[in-house]
Amino acid sequence: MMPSPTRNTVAISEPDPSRRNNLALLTSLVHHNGVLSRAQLTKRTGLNRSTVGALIGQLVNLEVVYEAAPSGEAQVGRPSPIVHPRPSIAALAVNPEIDAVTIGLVGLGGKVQKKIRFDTERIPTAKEAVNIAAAVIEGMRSELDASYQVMGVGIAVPGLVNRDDGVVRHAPHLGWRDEPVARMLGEATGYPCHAANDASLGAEGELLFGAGAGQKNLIFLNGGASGIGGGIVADGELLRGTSGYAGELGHTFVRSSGKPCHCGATGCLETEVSQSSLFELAGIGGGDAGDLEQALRRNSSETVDAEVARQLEFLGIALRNAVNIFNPEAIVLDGFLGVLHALSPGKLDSLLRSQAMDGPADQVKTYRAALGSDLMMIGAAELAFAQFLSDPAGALAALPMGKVDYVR
Amino acid sequence: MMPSPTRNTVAISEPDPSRRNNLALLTSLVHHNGVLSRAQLTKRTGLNRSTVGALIGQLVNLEVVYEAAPSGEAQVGRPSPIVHPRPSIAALAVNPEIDAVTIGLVGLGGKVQKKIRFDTERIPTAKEAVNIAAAVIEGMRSELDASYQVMGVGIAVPGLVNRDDGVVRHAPHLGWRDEPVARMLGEATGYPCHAANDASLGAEGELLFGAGAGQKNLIFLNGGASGIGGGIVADGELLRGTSGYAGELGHTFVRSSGKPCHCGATGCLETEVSQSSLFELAGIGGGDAGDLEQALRRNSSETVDAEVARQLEFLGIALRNAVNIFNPEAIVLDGFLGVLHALSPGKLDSLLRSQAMDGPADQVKTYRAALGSDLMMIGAAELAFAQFLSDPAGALAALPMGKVDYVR
DNA sequence: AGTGTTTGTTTCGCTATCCAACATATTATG
DNA sequence: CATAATATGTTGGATAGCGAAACAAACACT
Repeated sequence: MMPSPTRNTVAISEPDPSRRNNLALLTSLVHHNGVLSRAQLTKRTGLNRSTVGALIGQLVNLEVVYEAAPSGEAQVGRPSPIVHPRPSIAALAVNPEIDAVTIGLVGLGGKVQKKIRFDTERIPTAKEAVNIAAAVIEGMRSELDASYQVMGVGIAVPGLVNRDDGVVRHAPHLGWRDEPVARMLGEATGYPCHAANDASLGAEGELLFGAGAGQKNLIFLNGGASGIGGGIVADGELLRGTSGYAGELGHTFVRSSGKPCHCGATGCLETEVSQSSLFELAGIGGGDAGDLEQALRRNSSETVDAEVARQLEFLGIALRNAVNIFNPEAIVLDGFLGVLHALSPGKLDSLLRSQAMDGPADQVKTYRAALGSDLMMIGAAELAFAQFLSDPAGALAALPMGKVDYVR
Repeated sequence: MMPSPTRNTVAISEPDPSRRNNLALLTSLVHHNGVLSRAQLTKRTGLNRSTVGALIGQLVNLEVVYEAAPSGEAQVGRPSPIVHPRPSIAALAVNPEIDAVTIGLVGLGGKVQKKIRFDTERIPTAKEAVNIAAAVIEGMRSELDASYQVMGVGIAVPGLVNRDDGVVRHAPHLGWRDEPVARMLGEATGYPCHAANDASLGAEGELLFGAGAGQKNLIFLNGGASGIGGGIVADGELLRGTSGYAGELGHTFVRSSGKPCHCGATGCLETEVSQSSLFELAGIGGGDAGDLEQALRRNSSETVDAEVARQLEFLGIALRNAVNIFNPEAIVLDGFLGVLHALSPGKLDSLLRSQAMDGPADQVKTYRAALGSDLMMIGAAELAFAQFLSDPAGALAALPMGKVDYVR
């Protein structure tokens, strides 16, 4: 037998890292900005016209994007074709909560194509949540196989999640501990699965597609039935920390001799500021942030105002800390924290101006989250898109024989 | 007149960004790790043997590094030459404080070559500090010109500094407001000058050369006469924020109805934890952290222990917040905070284990700063090295005719 | 209709990398 | 002490990817 003179490793030819980077750059730009002309892309990337042409050509071949006729906008010079992301490149999103598991399908470009909320009678266990998600995904299977290229599944969990291995370290409100949800759902569905903290993903979602679009430094706070979650984007990158647990702003110290928190400390923001008392004052048993806001505006009273003011006071303390530490451009509030902000507009901003330091607080603005109930889907999908966005060609080539129309 | 057919822009030929990146990568590795063999460099960079060979060759030509005989360590195979940073590539460091201005010269590799402390009778104004620094630098001029390639000057200021334009927004303890120190010193010396917050630079220094070496997520806190400064490194990058004001951990809220702070808020860490009461209890009027520690150990008493415990308690609150938010691997304490930590070893760690959340606090360890009085010099120099490290060849070519031994 | 402007397209050359073969310096082995 | 094994520096050639320039196309303006 003749030994092959030179061993042909893995792929036919790995692309240069430079090419990979540029493809990734273009793909991310199109994904996050939605619609850009080729001329705009050359300006944004700083690459040469001809290079962008070649790169876009490759992305068109890979069916990542398509070019459409120039927009009608009157401009001197030859019109530049518009580059659109193909929503058939998609990611699945899963968000377990205490009363439901929501499954979504999000296309490249960040549009939610499909969202299925599965209400549960009881708080789902990790196993139940995975089973529900797997079943719903199985139901969509034929459609997915026929019309989409699914890049993976992202799971947004309200709790501490180790992003590297997808293990839920502790989700107090779900009662989960050390659950390897990413592996579990991966085995159940066959898709690559990743998990992360819900608020961190929310921060990324609002940064890319919502109230924080175009910014670089953002603090996101979500208030829900299961407490207050936080996510922080610094210099365009989500803060992850050593194990991916970063961002727990809900457990900022805001009160001496405050109540004990389930986290083991006392005086946490989450124990002083919660939506249950607001629901009581509003006179409704439950509902979403919109319901709460309406009810509170209807039942306006001194008691309500006082409670809103009290909660904003504590929120202000946590936020001034965060502003001093991060010097952000934007603070984005979701859930009942967004309601608090909306009920007393300007209050938080004036608290920050008076209490935070001059420099760090200069430029900060407070926003209400813009993506509503789509946020978790978009954020979780971003997690699943991550690998694809960092190497589009490679990720598609590694796809389990989706549509391979070339001879090997 | 004949118009030149093709306009020759700037440099003779700009190198490919890829080459620039690789040169920068190698230079940073050698600078931060000090001594590495060529074989180690190929492994660390992932580049090809021959490529690293060519790159090192260029760096040797540029006199950025030199190769020395292989270390005596017995290894199978051909020995690999050791690559050393040339300390003649240097940066100047300036650190104004309330009672002195310190000027230093730091070589590539992070070794402090020279340090001159200029004591002042009064708190220096910005103008005075700049004059002092300029005069001292002028004194070293001939030596600098003869034996060094100075890449610039870094100024470490205890206060809010806009890193982009080098303007000190507010340095409360120095009494400075809106002082463009970088521009001022730049005009006085002719060197490119940059300024940043002292604690941020301290964080970078300890990360690269001190107690946090090799880590990716680190919180640095320095306690001095002018309060408590903080710097945060997340994912290997110093947190800067929108304007470079990030890191103000000294103004973390730690106490309800606490004393008012000069920053405008109440209950800040800096008002509850300060070194003045410790100096009183120690029975000495002043001195550095070492003096304080010795005196406190000599004068040990219940009163001292109680005060140390009280201060650690508040420090613990600020740190648990920070740990919950950042999920760091290391906390590095300098100045009197390092003394507090050393006097009651394990106290902070146990506070963190009990009060911070399980996940984020898992891996965190508390250290005392390792670089002592060199820290500010090293950190500030790093600021001045930054541009050189990101484009060694370009920075040297742009140097004002240092040693140009080729014909143009 | 002509002119100027902007942008896509094509061709070509250059740069930086990787690969493979060879050379070299050391330890291990008999 | 000689030979083998191993790791690494060195050299020459091949390739990929980008930028520059010249050309072509499509628009607005007059």
